[in-house]
Amino acid sequence: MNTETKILKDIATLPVFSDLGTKELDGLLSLAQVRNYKKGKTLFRQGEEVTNLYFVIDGWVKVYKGSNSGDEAILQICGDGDILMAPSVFLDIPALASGQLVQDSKVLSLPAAAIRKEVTLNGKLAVNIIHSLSVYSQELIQKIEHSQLMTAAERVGWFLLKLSIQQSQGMQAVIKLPFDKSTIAAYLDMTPETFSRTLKQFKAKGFQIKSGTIVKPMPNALCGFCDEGLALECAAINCTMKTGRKTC
Amino acid sequence: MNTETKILKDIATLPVFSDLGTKELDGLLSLAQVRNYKKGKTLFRQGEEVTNLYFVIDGWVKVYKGSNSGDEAILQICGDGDILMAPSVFLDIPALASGQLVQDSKVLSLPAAAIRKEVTLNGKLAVNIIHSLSVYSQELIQKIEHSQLMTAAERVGWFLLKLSIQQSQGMQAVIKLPFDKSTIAAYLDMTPETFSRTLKQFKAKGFQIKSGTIVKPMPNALCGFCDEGLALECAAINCTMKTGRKTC
DNA sequence: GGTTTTTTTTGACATAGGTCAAGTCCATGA
DNA sequence: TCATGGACTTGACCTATGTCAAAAAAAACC
Repeated sequence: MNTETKILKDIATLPVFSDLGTKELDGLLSLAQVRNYKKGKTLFRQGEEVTNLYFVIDGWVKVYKGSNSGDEAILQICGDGDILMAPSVFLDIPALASGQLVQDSKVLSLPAAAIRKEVTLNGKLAVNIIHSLSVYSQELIQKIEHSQLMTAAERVGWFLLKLSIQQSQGMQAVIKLPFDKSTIAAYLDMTPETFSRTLKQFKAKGFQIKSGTIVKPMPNALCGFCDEGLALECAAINCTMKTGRKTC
Repeated sequence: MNTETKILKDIATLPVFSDLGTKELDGLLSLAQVRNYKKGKTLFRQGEEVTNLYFVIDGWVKVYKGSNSGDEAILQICGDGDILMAPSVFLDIPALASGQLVQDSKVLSLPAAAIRKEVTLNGKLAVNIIHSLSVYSQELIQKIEHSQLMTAAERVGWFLLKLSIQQSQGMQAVIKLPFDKSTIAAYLDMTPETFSRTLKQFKAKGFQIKSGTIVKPMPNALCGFCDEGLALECAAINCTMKTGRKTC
């Protein structure tokens, strides 16, 4: 099996494509294009017509909105398996946000018109898309909640916990920051300065921070930052630690 | 035609139900229940099982998440025609947020299980739901953008402009606040004090503010707060005013 | 390997908006 | 009509986080 075929096979396991007929899936994926892009590459720009639905195969893509004054609000940073631009594709409207790689990444593109059409023909695909959009909405809700209810330190702690869960099946102590600190800071709605000072607070609590790597003093050191959204993932890896605030 | 029948007929014109077969629509709506509730009534609570999909027929319902420290983040305030709880219903998970009326309102409930089932059977309904979720995502994105990129005064200006557009087909000068100022403040992610002080700034610019009514000094006084999201609605009412920042 | 460039950290300082505590206004209801 | 309680406003003050500038550390490049 060549690499291209293997990748398409992996893609077929994504939730959006699950339980589709083989024929329909092959039809869709025959229109798909998989490409590698360099960090910094802009995939699409706010206001432009949306020609593709994108899937991150491997890497990280930030989705953000710029303001007239040059600031930007990062809506999400999509990782492996994430879908980009779904709302714009299905409403057939210009891109609501811009998308730019924050790491070298492998990205799949699917023509917007094709997927719009297929959704009207294939009920199972439509249901899968409803699920994806629902999950996406959940993430946006979480982001609103975080930016309104949590302090900078809480947002950083939550983010580190999320990384920690993603990166280890058993809550190991080492966390690797997947992209620039300034990008993380922007994602967490704070300046790089604030992010840096916040990490210093973690250092004071026993965390070791060296360049892009962070080592927790104890495996459960971040459990105090667990929330509703992460609880499921915590449970999935049999993380039974408790915290003052919540069961993690 | 009695009142109940008339309401159901209105409901049938909602985007989510458009272009459904009469039979399917009647089947769904036969399970629907329309009720009037008083301001302050809690429709559903964060963490509880979701038994219904709700539609606001007439009134206002705030959807919010509470924090452990008692603060709350308002995700949206749903008005006429808006759908509540869609992500939780379609993922079949506990409510992500709580819902409470901020004005006496008429609300339609549709059993969650029924709509989940119908979506798998009726492709057109599924596509409509995809649209609704996409629009919902857009609104959440806008909220994130606002809370990160705009000052308190800008958020208030934007909100007043939105009300102004909703309330007049031709940009009249009078704006009526549809619910408590403290609720508006929370929705705009600020304290009642800040909201009050911000309104005072508007007063200084010629706005007349008396209890829950605001009168603009000029019909286009708020156009500087127009953004991408409102531009469409502005255009729809033939608002051709220009601002320093954007065409409204 | 050393030099340049970019990213991150640190310090000093500024400020938007929050907090707390009185007031004042207004709606409701007797 | 007045009394009462809740909603709103105002003032004084506070604090988390932003801003700006410079140093330090990493990363990229020759």
